[in-house]
Amino acid sequence: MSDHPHPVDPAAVARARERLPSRTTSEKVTSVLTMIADPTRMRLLFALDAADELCVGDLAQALGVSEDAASYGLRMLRTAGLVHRRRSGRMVYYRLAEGFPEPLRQHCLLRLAELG
Amino acid sequence: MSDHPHPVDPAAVARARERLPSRTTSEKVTSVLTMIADPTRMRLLFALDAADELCVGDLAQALGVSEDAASYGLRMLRTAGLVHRRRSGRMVYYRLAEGFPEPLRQHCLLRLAELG
DNA sequence: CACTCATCCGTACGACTGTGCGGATGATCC
DNA sequence: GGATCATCCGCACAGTCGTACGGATGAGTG
Repeated sequence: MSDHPHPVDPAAVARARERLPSRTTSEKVTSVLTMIADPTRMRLLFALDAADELCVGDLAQALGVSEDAASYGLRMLRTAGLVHRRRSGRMVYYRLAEGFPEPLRQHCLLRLAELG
Repeated sequence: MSDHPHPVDPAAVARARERLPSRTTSEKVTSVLTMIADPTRMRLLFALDAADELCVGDLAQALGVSEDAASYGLRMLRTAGLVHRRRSGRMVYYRLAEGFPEPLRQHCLLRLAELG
């Protein structure tokens, strides 16, 4: 592959660089997006948004996946700080975290459902 | 792992099921989101949004990645129908596709940059 | 037509991801 | 305290993804 030593259109390159997020910034953003960009996790978030609070078994049943899959997805979302869990006896109830990024919920979850 | 034979909260499960996108629907949505949920591709889209049109070498230089990485990312985005390429002589210029989903651009690209 | 150059393709490889299985944990009930 | 139940964890496995490398393609130039 060529080395492309000199920019073909330096002005456009400069314009792109101005509004370009840094690599670390985009990594932070994409790490959050990656959490949503998975069918199981996305549907977990939809279910929690609709039902407020659900235990793992009910979530698995609502989604039609194994409890392992639901538990794994919830663990990811919890590690990412997107959902919050509450123990009550031997049950564990999940809900969207209070700090759940509003733009993420409104702009990604709700808007993108229209694309389907 | 337990079988969780009966729903603990049937009403909540029903509520979740109502607004729950199907597995195939969410797979369609997440396949688009996956395209954005990668640092290189996300920054490619930002650069194209800012500069309108750029060739591969200039894009690689603006992002500080190899031309292979840029070319690969652009191929993915092109396959997904998110960018469009135009040949002019031996150069290939890329730009956002005309059919680029507006909600995706406004709500994901622009809004999520605020999260960084 | 030979030459150059920007871009692309096929392959191979390492890294990561999601799932299922078996066993552990922690909490309730009697 | 022992039984039971919902949930979690460690492990191993297949599948996917992103990058680097070498070579191919196609368009301009003389």
